[in-house]
Amino acid sequence: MQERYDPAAVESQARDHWQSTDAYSVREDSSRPKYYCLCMFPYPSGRLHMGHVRNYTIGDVLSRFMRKQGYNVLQPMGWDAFGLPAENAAMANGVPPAKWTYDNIAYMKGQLQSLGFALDWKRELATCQPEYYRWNQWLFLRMLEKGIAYKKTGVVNWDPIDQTVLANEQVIDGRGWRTGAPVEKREIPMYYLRITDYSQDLLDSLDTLTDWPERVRTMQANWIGRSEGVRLGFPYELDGESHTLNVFTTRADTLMGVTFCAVAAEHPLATYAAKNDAALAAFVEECKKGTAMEAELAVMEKKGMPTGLFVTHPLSGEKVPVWVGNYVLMTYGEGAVMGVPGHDERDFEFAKKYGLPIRQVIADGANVYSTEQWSEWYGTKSGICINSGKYDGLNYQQSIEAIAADLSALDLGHKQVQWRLRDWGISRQRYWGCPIPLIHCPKCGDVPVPDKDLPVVLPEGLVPDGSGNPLARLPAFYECKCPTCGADARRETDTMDTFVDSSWYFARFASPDNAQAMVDERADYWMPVDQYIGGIEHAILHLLYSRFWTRVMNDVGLTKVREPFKRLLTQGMVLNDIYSRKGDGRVQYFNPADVDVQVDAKGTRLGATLRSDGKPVDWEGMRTMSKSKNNGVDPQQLVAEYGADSIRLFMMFKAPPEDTLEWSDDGVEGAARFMRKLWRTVYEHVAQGLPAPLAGATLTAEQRTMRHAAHTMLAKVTDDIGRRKVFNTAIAAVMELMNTLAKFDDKSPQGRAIAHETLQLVVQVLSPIVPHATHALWQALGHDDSLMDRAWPQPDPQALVQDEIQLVVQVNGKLRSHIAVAAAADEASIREIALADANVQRWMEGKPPKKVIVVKGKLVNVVV
RNA sequence: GCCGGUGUGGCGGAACUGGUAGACGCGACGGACUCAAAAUCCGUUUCUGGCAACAGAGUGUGGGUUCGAUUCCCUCCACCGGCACCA
Repeated sequence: MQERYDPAAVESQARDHWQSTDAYSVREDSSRPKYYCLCMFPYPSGRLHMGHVRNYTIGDVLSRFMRKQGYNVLQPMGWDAFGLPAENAAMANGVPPAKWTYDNIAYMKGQLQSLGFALDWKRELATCQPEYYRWNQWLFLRMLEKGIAYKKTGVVNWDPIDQTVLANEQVIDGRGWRTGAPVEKREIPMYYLRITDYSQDLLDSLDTLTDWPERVRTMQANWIGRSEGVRLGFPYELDGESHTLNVFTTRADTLMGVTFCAVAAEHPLATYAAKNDAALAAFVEECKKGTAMEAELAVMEKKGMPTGLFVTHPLSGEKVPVWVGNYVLMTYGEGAVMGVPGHDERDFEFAKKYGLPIRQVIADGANVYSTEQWSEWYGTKSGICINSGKYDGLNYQQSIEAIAADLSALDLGHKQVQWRLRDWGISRQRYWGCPIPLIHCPKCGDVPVPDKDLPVVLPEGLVPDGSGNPLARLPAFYECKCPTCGADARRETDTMDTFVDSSWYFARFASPDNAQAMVDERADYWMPVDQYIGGIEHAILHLLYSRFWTRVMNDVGLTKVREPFKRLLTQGMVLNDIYSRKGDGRVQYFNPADVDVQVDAKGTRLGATLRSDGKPVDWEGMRTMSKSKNNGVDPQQLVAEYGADSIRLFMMFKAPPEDTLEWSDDGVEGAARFMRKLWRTVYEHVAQGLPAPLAGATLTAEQRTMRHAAHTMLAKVTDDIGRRKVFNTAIAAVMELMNTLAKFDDKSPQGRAIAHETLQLVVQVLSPIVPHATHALWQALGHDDSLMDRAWPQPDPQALVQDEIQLVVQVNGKLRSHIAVAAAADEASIREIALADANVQRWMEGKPPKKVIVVKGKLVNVVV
């Protein structure tokens, strides 16, 4: 064994060993329980960022841990390879997206390997490969056959100068990112998937996902957004014909408080009214031009204009004015709402602004407020109806029932379930994506590409220029014959949303080499994913789409599972400091590695200076690492400097996996320091020769304490990693034990045997986290088997036994004393010892105890 | 705006099921070794008062439940994630 810890040598040696023994390859094996551990696959952006390193370290630790628990562990890796950044890079450098993507994949694969992740590379896939995306196309055709896929118009961001569709990301303050032109909304035909057919199933099944974080389930439930209410109609006459304006409401109890109705700019009634009203037409146009983003819509100033049209209140017969409101969404419900300013905040704001009447129709118990006291009764939900004619006195539930019944009798309404979830639009007017397999024939209409002609291969050499989709300008791609009639036809040039690619890759990892089928029976062995790990930012879209896609695959008989991910861990983001300096009207950002921080005598941050010029820079707090803020850290540089193990140890120790992790160079240095200390401790131990195993002789109190500490650590680490999935406390327990061992200065044969046992336990429990160094240390401790495949150790029950325990004694809830009692002591004797304690007596001041609470193994509280 | 989350020493965090607040690490301070530096080792480190023993306060704010609250309930504040074409 080398005296000095040399991570580079140790790590390449361990990697060579695993590679030569093919340690990462995995096959189906019905004799062992399977464990499928999957990390969200990366977008090949160029280099791994620290978020990836954190994600994959968590997955690797769990994979290696479960392998040592006897599971047949699958941990694959692939590339989410289609997407916008490749097109942006192409525009910037003139390199085709395909080349850029494949080059990035090659580099990043090397990075992943240098970090020592136990990945089965034989299953590697990239979503931009025709062998992969042909199955997107194949299943899309099945969805068309089943009516799950369909065509309708949808709204997109349109850049009028570049004549191109923009992603939300490309819209900055309402303007195109390249042209600066105000972005418009435009309606174009698109393909949609009927995820809404699965609303109830997707919602109900959330209850079965008991190993998902509660917050993710709540977010998904809110996103699906089931609400029970009443759909009702306001009748009106237009050009001598009878119509109804339909709205949905969850507050039918407030129906008698309606003082207006508001419709979306896209609503037919708005279109009709705008025909003869230039001002209204201008307003409708303005609304239509505005953002398509919900977040921006929600904070916009509420604006409206009257249409001059009136509808009839279905129950009171009153005339109700119809307004156009910029806050009404055409995509939710009916594109129209009833306005009850007395009991809805948004309606109230609107009514105040435009002088519409406000009417109270719900009262809070006995309190009846005047209109002037609106703030006191406004928004009341638990109350009874007032000013509502025959419904007066009814509560929330009763009034809704009564009103729904009356509307039903008039054929003007009924109770209905409304969903917030919308169908999934998958058409993208972009080049670097999976082609949608359709052909547009002037005679036959939209004709699916026959299965035998799949895949529709994306030509790889094109370089997009930012104006429109290059596929639409490539006759070799879009010119084709109609598969039905043979006439000249045009191939669809839209590609699929990249969320399609990532909605089923987890199933493909089970049978990545199958050219005949999307998945095969190997998926039945591996699916579902037992542990899925990825960023919380994917809590809704990716996870919901994957759940939907898995259901469709199940419905067409491809797989047996309906839920793809059994257990979910959402890891937090990796943050780093941001330093900037303002000058010449420009903000300049400096990498934290180039900045010196000044602190006071206590270590409080005083300021920071740039190392190169010594002048001050401003600290802007911590954010995720990004190019624009120049606060990135290159994993490769760190691996070269400290070795992969120290980086892995730092990431797992710094914060619990679900929390954000604040990057710190000092923290990495600390992890490296621990690795050196561990190495040195083992070196100094084995340098004196390997001790004989622990014999059955009686141990001293110190020796018993040492063994107790070692086996308590083992039990804690096993629980922390296995059950709680937290690693920082597991590592802390190991560090604590190492501190205890450093003070355990016992060179007797027994003492050395206990030190040996302790070090073996430390090396074994650390092996999932720092696999390279522990691989070498295990050999140094006298073993010739591969630590990676060695079963996880079990604590010795004998070592865990204690004769005497320390209890805390409180008087009136305040800590006043400590007592030592026999581990087996009963409540009465504990009470007696506690009351006899001098400190306790002093604080009782001679008063008799009113109550004595004894919590076994923890504390005694004396109440006087 | 809506939905979800977070808030504990100088800093990251620990306290898992209502039971010793601050484990473990970083930083800082003091010391040892060294010609010196690095590395390493030892000690101190929530705040206030006190030489000390010790006492008091303390987990974003304000309130509540309890023998006992970082933990449960309500209020408010600040920050972070998502909002359907970034992935």
